[in-house]
Amino acid sequence: MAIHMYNTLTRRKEVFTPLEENRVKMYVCGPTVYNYIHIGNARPAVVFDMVRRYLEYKGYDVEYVSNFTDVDDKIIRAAQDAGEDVFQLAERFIEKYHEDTEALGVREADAHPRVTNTMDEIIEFIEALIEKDYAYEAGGDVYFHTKAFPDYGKLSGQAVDELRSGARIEVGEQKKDPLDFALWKKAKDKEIKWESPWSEGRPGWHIECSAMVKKYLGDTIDIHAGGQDLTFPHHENEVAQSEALTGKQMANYWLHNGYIQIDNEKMSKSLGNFVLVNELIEQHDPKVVRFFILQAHYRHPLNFNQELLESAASGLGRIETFIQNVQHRRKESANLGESEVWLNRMEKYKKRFIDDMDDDFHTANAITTMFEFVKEGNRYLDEANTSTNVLEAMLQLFEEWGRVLGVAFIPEEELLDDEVDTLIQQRKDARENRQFQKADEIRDQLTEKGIILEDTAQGTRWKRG
RNA sequence: GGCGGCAUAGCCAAGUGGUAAGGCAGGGGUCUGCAAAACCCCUAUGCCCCGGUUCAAAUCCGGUGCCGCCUCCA
Repeated sequence: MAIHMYNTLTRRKEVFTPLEENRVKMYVCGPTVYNYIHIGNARPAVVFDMVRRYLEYKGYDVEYVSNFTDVDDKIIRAAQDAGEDVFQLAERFIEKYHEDTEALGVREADAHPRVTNTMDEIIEFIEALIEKDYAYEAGGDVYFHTKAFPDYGKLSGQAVDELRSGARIEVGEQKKDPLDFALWKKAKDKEIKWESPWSEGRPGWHIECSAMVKKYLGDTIDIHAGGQDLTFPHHENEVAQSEALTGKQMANYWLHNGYIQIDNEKMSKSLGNFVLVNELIEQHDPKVVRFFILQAHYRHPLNFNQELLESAASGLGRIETFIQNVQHRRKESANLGESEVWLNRMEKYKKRFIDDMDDDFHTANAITTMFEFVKEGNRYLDEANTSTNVLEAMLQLFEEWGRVLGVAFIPEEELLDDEVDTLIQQRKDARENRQFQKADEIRDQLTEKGIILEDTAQGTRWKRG
């Protein structure tokens, strides 16, 4: 089966066909760096990283670009409040973004452009739009003239008249039409600013992405992604700018992730219910947070609270325990040779996982497939005899699944410390002599060191708790 | 008002025309010196409610409720 993905532009699931056969050009709108990222910012980072990984799994060479908005009103305000330099503040939070997302298993993009190092391209872009009469200057500001772009509204599915009735012209703006939006904003007194043909100022929000996409990926890209709230106006405006300039479709597939809610309420500063990633991963394994995000389909709303996260932790633990038990069994049991039945069964699960993922990156169903496999696999582990080939194929399968989902299910195989090894042997001797009190003392001793023992028919296995 | 989404067990969540996946939590059992892990069984005569279409609806249509966007919020 081919990959099907829901395209906001057509409001349908479509078969994915890239521009070039084995190559995918993908752009994901990144954060405005004026604060630590919260769980809601983490969702697009995680789900589109998963999309990238799956495309690679399917054999595509993915070119992945994600920006940082490092100049805008919110950053300027945050810098003023903190008494900090705008550049320093942005730099600080970009570093934090990398730390937090790396913990969540998000791989670095091939390019992470910033507004501040795309300024020339942005200015050129605006000049070209003015030249083509899609934009006009007014009092040092430059606006995009939406009336000049007949397709305006096509991405968000909004009727232009409806939009216009809700739009407003702020005091101090000199737009010809309420729907027009700023490409360049003249600086107020002491604000940070750049030279331009129109005024000393800074770019509007939307133009950066258009300029970056063009600079790094070209006129038309395969996938453009971001949070669902960006559909309008941000992405609509990007489409208008880019397509007005090039006359070509900006992106063939538009992907938008759903919101995360906290206890069924929107996360907002006024409610004070922000959940910051850096605080969250102090209390929980970051892997759990990623697994939690992937347990829902990326377009669906996702509710968050501690209880739900713990539920996800238990589920992930079930998978990890299974893997550890497979590893133990592989070490302890003799090879019985091939097992056609089991190898075939695994092929079926492998295929099912792919079918799940082909269906609009349905990680919720893919994870269900994994759970069902774990159940069957556990039955296999209960059998008196197992085959090394099957056990190794199981580990291989979870290595693949873990790579696609960005969750490492397979722990590094650690060598037993000599000390632990000795103690386990001593306990074994004690048990064989029915000295259970002594055996329990040894187990308690190991428990204190974080080593959990489990006695099975194939010997004692252990894990770090 | 316009656009879009969602309503399924105690909780989370699949399923989008053919008779309710999976996970968490809970109960019972098996295994074990004890434990842990695991396995087996049980937990929605019903998918917000009411109409309609159909041989057949959780799935389609109408209605209702909630939420998001239409404000430089992922």
